[in-house]
Formats: sequence, structure tokens, C-alpha cells
Amino acid sequence: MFNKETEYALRGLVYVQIQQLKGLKPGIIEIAKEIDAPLFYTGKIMQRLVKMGFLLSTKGKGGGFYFDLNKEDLPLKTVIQAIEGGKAYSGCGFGLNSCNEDQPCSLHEQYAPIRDAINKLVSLNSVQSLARDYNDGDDILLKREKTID
Amino acid sequence: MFNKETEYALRGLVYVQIQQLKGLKPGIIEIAKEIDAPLFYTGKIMQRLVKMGFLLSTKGKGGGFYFDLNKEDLPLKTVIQAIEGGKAYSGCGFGLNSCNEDQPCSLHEQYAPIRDAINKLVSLNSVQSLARDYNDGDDILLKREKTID
DNA sequence: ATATTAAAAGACCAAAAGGTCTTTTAATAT
DNA sequence: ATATTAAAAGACCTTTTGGTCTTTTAATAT
Repeated sequence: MFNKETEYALRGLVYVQIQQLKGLKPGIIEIAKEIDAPLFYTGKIMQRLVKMGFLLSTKGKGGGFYFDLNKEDLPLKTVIQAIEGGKAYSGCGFGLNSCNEDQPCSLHEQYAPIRDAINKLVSLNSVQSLARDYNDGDDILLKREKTID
Repeated sequence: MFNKETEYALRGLVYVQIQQLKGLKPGIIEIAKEIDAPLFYTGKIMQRLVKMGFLLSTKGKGGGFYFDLNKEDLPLKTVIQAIEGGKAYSGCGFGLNSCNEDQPCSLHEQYAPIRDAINKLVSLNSVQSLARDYNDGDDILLKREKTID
């Protein structure tokens, strides 16, 4: 569904938010471990996210990543578009330039509702809402200790 | 939606089928031009499709690509899976190994119906059905002369 | 002040995707 | 037979994606 960078970015952001709700400020080592992503790559991605203004960080002892609480919720779509470029989930399912609403290709009409559903999914879900869902214990967004049953 | 190779492959196959319905047997040069894809790359892809058994070809004068009429319709999904690998449209939307029906992640439940719709789309549409749609004049699957209006 | 900690910056590397081009093989028409 | 045509084979190249590692900068605690 997403490329690796986007995937790690979203998981990282949600993890930071979850920790922030507990009053914590995780660092790269912890984040990478918890979201099950490569350490240095995760570091690079988190830094990019800071540069893009999606979250904040401090260096040195007690440092780490955290969100500006004054900001509004961050929809997944905003992050995805910042990383993958604006054209994500907008084009023709068949990749035709010449295909549009007026002159749809065979698949266009069938794909349109799917594309719309994806757009809705990433627009309605935010880093914060996923973090909340997680704390409610409803899901396993992030790596979690394997339970022995 | 698809990667380039898959995209060119599907367009190429549909183009061959459209021409075959007219009693023709197109070659690489014609196919590449008509589906608006790079010449040599298209050649390579068509050859791969022949090797995979999706269509036939003959060399030399009058040669080109064509389908075995005895075979049944070829669903898009079959082609996609042969090119992109079996895991296409099956995993968790968030790319988590630990996510499954029993322990779904936040997005899993929302993504599941979308993934199912995509699966249905590529299962129900075939190279032949798209070629038929095209001949009915319903769509512009392939590159077509720009109409001056 | 300085030692420690942790992010920032950036060089570097590997694999995959996308694409180009030349040579070889096989079919057909003359 | 042989000239022509067109696919097959495969070497090679470029860009993008994914990933690693070292050095630098900034914050904090002693």
C-alpha cells in the first residue's frame, strides 16, 4: 500500500504520539526498535519529518522526538503526500495520461470508487486518532510482545 | 496502482487482443507506439509474457504477437501476480507482519474492504473483456488520436 | 569547563525498477 | 540459397528506493 519510507514514517509518528500521551519523549533507538524498522534509516526518516515540520526534536540528554501540542491533528494523507508526492491516489488506475472523467478508460469507472475510498481512509485517519485507538487497546499498530496463548 | 512493467504488460496484452479481433498480429514497434511505452522495454516485456505462456509469437516476416484462441480469458490478476509476485493486494495496509484478521491493526479493518474491492476488480476484468469494451467504443484504454473539438 | 548524550548532516552503499542497445535466431518471400 | 524481416537473448546502463555508517552539532548534567 505504501512504500517503506512512508510506512516507517507513519509508524514512527504514531509511536511518538503514543509515548507523548504517557508523558515520554522517545529517541531514535527506541523508536526504531519498537516499530521494527532499520535503526539508521529510521533516524534519517525522523529527521526528515522534523525538517518538514511534522514534529519537533531536541538534542542531548533527555532529548528525543515530540509533537507541538498546539498543532491540530495530522492526517495520514498529509504525511503521505509530503513523502510520496502530491500525485498519490489521484491518477488513472491504468496510468494513462489521456484518461479522465470525460474520457474514462475501461477501468477508470471501476477504480474511481476504490481510489475515493483510499483517499477517505488516509484523510479521516490521523496520527493522533491512531494513537488514541492504540491506547484503547483496540489494535496492534506497532510491534508488541508476542502473547503466549 | 501498478508498477510500470505491469502497466505496459496489461496495455500491451489488451492491444494485441484488440488487433487480433480484427484479424491482425501486431509487432513490437507497433505495440510500443500504440500503448505509448518505450520501444525496447516493451519488447522485453512482451517476450517475458510469451515465456510465461500468456501469449504466442512468431518471428520473421508477418510475425508478431497473438493469443491462443483455445485458451480461456486471462484475468488481469493472473498477469499482475506473475509480474509483481503473489503477495500483491494481500498484506496489511500498514505493512505489519504481526497484523492479521485475529489481531487487526487500526487501519486493517478499514483497509480490508478496499483491498477486497481491488481484488475483485482485477479478478473480474480480463484482457479479453477490456478489449471487448474498447471495441464497443466505451473507453480509451489505449493511446488514441487526439480529437479536435 | 567538560563529559555525556542524542539528534543533524551527509557521505556512502546495495538492490530493484526502469530503460537502452546489440547480437542472435528463426520465419518467410524471392 | 539468400535476403529480409521480426522476435529472442542478453549485455549494459540510469534512476529510484532502501539502507548503513561516520562525523558534527547542540543540549544537559556533573
